[in-house]
Amino acid sequence: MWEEGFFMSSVRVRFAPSPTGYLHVGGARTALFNWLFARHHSGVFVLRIEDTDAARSTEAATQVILDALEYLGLDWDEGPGRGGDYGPYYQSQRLNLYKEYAATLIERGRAYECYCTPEELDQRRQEQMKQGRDTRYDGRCRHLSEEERQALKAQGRVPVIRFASLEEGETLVEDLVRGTVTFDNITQVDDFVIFKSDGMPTYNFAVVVDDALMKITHVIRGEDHLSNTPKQIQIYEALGFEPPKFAHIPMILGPDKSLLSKRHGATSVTQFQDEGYLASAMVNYLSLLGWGYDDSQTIFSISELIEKFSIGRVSKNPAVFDIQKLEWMNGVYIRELSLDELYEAALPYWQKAGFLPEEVSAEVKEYALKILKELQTRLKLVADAVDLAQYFFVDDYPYQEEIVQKILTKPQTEDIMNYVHGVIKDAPKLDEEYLKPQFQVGLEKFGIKMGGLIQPIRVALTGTNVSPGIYDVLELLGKERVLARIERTLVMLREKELI
RNA sequence: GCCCCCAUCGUCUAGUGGCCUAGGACAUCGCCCUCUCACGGCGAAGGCAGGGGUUCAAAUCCCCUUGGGGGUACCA
Repeated sequence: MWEEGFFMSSVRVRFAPSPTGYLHVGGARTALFNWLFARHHSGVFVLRIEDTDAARSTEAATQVILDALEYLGLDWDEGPGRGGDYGPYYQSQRLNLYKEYAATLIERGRAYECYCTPEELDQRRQEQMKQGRDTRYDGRCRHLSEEERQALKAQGRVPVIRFASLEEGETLVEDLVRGTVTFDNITQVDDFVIFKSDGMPTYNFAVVVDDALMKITHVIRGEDHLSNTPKQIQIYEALGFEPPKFAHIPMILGPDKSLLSKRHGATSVTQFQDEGYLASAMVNYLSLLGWGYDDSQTIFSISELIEKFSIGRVSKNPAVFDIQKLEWMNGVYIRELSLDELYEAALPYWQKAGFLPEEVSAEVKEYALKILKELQTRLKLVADAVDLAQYFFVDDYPYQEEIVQKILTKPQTEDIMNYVHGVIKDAPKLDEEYLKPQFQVGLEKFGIKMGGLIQPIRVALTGTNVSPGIYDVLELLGKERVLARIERTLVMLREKELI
């Protein structure tokens, strides 16, 4: 019915965030869908900043959003820092345009000044609600005479400008994901405000002027905008613009099915970035929120996403944000990284933790790479590399109390430690090939299984009972540190009178 | 209050009238691998919200109910 192929190469979409200081994952998902749609159709992806709320909008707040988009790899073709033929791309710099089109509307009798105060409006609204009617502006300022206007103005009232909406019929929204949605003009589209008394345009008006002037062909946005769409369509028509195609994508919910918000935990892209989520995983996960390809694939590369994405496959129902699945997916992408890539990702975390210096020598990097090789299958977040690798970098690693109690308090502990200490001391090299047979000799001597020997050693060397394979740990640590750690552990155990 | 949207395993989804005794993924549970934890492999449990129609045949189409979400601003 709606063949996307028809719009090949002429597609223009946009993402229009307001600079709130952070990019919500819902916004990121909207940006992603727009971006994928543009790239799929070899179209143009426009970034427009909706900063009409001067109080909230700062340059820094805008930069955070640009940074988040760059982290995700969602590059824009027109917009801040990139220019384009349809600028400016900041709404705050387009005020004259909005005024111009509002004036046009007034000339055509499709907009008028309204002197009702917010208090009066609110009171009437309450009354309507009480009576079980639709809440809408009653149109009382629509046909004011010049004298009446002057009289109202004389009272000190500052007018807003309202749109003179259609007073009959229906407005149809042809939505690419929902089909035709019908709104009754009389009850659903009232004479809404297009210019506030502070001289700024409202969202519903500015968005139409901008999208029309920027030649946007497809408006892909959250479902929360569906109800406002008939208002916007009426403005398009009153201004003589052809409305774009609309696609309202489902909302993103928290585990309790309410709109995903800060109280559900991390919702800002920057936060996920800081916690060590890979952009590839974020993008892949976000792509699956409200979109699916077939009955089996969940892992998609960026190029596959671009190739396979289509609005027709966007689902209609809201999606719950599942952090566990995101974590799993991040692990998948971490495992796909080359060791060098993983190193680049982990380096800042290790530097911040004080494990590595600003300048890393080739030798130390070699060591770090070996550690990463062992850690790779164990990481969910890159940030996990700090906790999981601590004992590889510091010698005064902490001992986990309960683990020590559980594993190092057996009667043979001291003998086992001494035995291993001896083996290590005499070992020509610390690899499995040499050590395993030596350990096996000990097993017979103590009448235990391999785990009975390895676990105490693991706790002694790492302070925990979780680590990569023991021979890898031994080899990485090297003879000197291994011996010192066994001695250190023995001292600790004696001090605490555990042996 | 009024209007709009939505409804398949706990979660994301495949399914567009017969291919469905409903498929996959995450999570959960069990087994295998094994020196711990991961990774990996195998397997299990788990769903068409309810009720009416239409049809030879419905998860798929229609209606109602229920549930969830959104909108209803001089926010965006």
